[in-house]
Formats: sequence, C-alpha cells, structure tokens
Amino acid sequence: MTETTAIAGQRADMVRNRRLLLGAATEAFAERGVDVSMGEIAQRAGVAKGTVFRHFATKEDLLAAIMLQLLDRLTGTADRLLQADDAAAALWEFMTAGVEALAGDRAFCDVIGRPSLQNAEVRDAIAKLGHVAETLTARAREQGGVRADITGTDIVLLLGGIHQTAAPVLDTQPQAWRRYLELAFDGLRVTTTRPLPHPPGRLLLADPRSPADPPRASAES
Amino acid sequence: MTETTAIAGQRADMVRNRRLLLGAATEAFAERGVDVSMGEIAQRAGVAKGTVFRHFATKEDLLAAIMLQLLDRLTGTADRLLQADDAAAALWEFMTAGVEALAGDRAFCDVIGRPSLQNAEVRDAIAKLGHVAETLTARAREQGGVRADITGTDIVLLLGGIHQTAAPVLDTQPQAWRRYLELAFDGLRVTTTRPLPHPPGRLLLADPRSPADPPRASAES
DNA sequence: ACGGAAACTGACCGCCGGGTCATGTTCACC
DNA sequence: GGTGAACATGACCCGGCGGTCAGTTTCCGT
Repeated sequence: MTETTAIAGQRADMVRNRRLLLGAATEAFAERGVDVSMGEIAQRAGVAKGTVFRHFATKEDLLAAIMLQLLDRLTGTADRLLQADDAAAALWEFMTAGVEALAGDRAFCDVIGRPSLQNAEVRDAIAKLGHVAETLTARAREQGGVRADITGTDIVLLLGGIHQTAAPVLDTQPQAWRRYLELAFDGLRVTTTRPLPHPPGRLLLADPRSPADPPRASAES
Repeated sequence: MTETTAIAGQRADMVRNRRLLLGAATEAFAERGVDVSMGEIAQRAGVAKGTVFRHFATKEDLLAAIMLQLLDRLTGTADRLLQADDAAAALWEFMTAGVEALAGDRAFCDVIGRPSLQNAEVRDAIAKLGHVAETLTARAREQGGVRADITGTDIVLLLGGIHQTAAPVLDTQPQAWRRYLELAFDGLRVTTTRPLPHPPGRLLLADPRSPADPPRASAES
C-alpha cells in the first residue's frame, strides 16, 4: 500500500515535501507520460532534485508509487461494484472508470501498455485488478449481460484498447473514448455470432498465487 | 512517394548503402519502436553513423520514410479491396491487414498513437489511408454489412485500439489480436442498439483537401 | 536554548542520444 | 589510368538524463 499516513516522530518538512512530491509527480506523469524527467518533477514540487531521490531511490520507485495509487483506487471501485444488483451495469461502470483513468493519465497508458515498465509491485496490483475484474465479469456472464466467451482478462485488456482507439484524437476530442466504449460494449453483448477465436489467456503467465478458476468459454444461459 | 528507384548517374555504393539502411531501419524500428537509436540502425546496416545522416538529414526523416512505405502498402491493399463484391468481407480483410501491420511493427504503433511523431508527409499518408477507408466503409454500410453509424475514421482508429488491446500479452500470445479483431467486428455488425454517443469526428481536424462527404449517423439500411 | 540527527540542496558525474565535420576513400567519367 | 566530385568515416560536440554527495539548513527532543 502507499503509505500516506504520517508515522509519529517524522519531521514536518519531510511529510510536507513528500506530499508535494507525490502531488507534483502525479500531475507530471499524468500530463507528460513516463518520459517526464525527475528534474521537472522536482521543479514542479518546488524542491531540489536530490530531495526527490531521498524519498524515492529511483525513478522506477516513484513511478510505481503513483501507479499503485491509481491501480488501488480502480481496484477499490471494482470491489464496490461487486455489490451491485445489475452485474452488466456494474461492469459497464467499471470499464467507464478504467478508460477514464487511462484517458486522464498518460503514464498510466504507458505502464499498462508496456510490461517492461512494470516492477513486481505494479504487476501484483494489475493482477489483483484482474482478479476483481474476473469476478465482476463472471457475474455479468451468469446474468446473461455479456456473452459467454468473455473473461475478466479480456475486460482489463479492453480498457487499454478502447482508450488507444480514441487516443489519436484525444487532443481535439477529449471525450471520444465514450464512443468506442459504447461500441465495445455492444460487441460484448452480442450472442448470435460464432465464438471468439484464440484463447483468452491470462494477463500474467506466472501469477504466483490466486489460481482464480479460469471460466470456460462454453455457451450456456 | 519513397524513391526506391535508382536515378541514372548515382554511385553504386550509395544505392547499396541506401538499401541496406532502409532494410536495417525497417527491422530496427519494427522490433524496438521509435526509441531505437540512429547508432544502432547504422550498426545493423553495417555503416558508419555519419552515413545515416547523409541519407536522412534527421531521425524524423528516416522514420517518416519507413512509415510512408508501410502506409502506402496498406493504402494499396485498401484500394485493391474496393473492387471486392462483399464489402463487409473486404472491410474485414482490410482491418486484418491493418492490425497485423501494427502487431508486427512497434514504431508503427508509436507513430499512429502519438500525433507528435507525425510530420506533414506522414499525416498526409494517414489522411489518404483514412480516405480509402472511408470509401470502403461506406460500401459496407450501404450493403448493410456494418451498422449505420460507423465511419471510416472509426475503422482507422479501431486498428490501433484492437492492437493495443492485445499488446500487453503480445510477447506470450502473438496472435491474441485476432480475438479482439473478431470482437470488434461483432460490435460493428450490431444493429439493434442505440446509436453511438459522441460524434465520430475526423482523424485530422485540418485536412486541406478531400472534404470526403462525412456520412451522417442517421439510421438507415 | 541548544545539540545533533535527519533532511535539504545544487553542483557534479557518467552516460547516451542526435547531429556535425575534417579527413580519407570510392566510383563515374573522360 | 587519371582526376575530381560525391560519398563514407568515426572522432567529436552538445544537451539532457538518472543518480550522487559534501556541505548546509531545519526541526525535534531534552
């Protein structure tokens, strides 16, 4: 978890700088992607470069901290949506939140799209998100809200795809992703076509724990 | 156009190096994306770094040459498919070719997804591709093969999105994009749902020529 | 009030990238 | 074969990056 709570005995300037730093890094990464420099983040926070490295040993650590924050929030949203009655509507809401998060954060897109940018913690958080998405999807599948051959991994992968579809026109039409989210969801509801080719596969080939019974793609309901 | 033809009076070593260079750059960009260095490209071509800059003044020029080659090929494919009887099948084939091209070339993905990497020539080529896609889509729409509110711009944008969906698992499942292409196409066929939100928009807000009558999204068939 | 540990600072390092240029080499033409 | 222009070469420049560290400042406990 990201430790935002102040431990007793911490210096006031330290917690202040840490908060400034996290805020600045969140903004900077969101606007400019993972390629933003540590120098710029320091400047935005009103802090010297060395201070950044005192709080986060490497750029990778800082990026991970920001991404974990985002992933945790999304996982929390998904968790809450597990309580909803209409599973398909819940799934829709989850996807909206996910694509919106991607559209508003360039670094998030970079990290999701390029596994080489993910450290162990981030991979874990993504796997956890995938796990919740799997449950959410299973419910929607059972209720007949989405076709039978869709898995949670599909849903998570689709978030990146839907966003990417709209990304080239994001500057001029910041809301275009809604169009493609709707289009994707229409596709997810289809039941009259042949089953999808190629196995769904899992997001991470070596997920250490949580086998999370892979749902079969046989037609039912 | 990319000048691959040798002009009379050109030195033999020059045309040889140019061919080596284009080959090496094509490979290098495809494998490693736009971030590959000019030094590595020179090395792959078996040529000194200075030679690269003699043939292409800047990295941007070299990248553009490679991308134009790819875009022209894709536009040619689309052009040929305009002759097909079954417009929906032709559109399907075009999308397969497009997503396959993206899946096989990381630089292509980078350039398509980030407009800031496109110079004027590349933007033109993309606009031209968009124009052909528009025609291809219009035919499919008229034949009832795809829903009425889909435009050519949607199709071009979807290529990037479909690929991106599968990108995170591309290392372990190189063919996963076929699954999401099928899913997208199922969505494109849907006719029983409400029309898509948000206007389709055009790929480039300032396309100097070819107004290319924007199809209205009213329901018909 | 004060002492010292902890945090901050910014000049500095090594590295790597795109791009240049004086020098050496090759080819086409006569 | 000779000659000159076009081409190839690779050492070099500059800027920006992630990351370091000796010296300075700040804050907390007493």
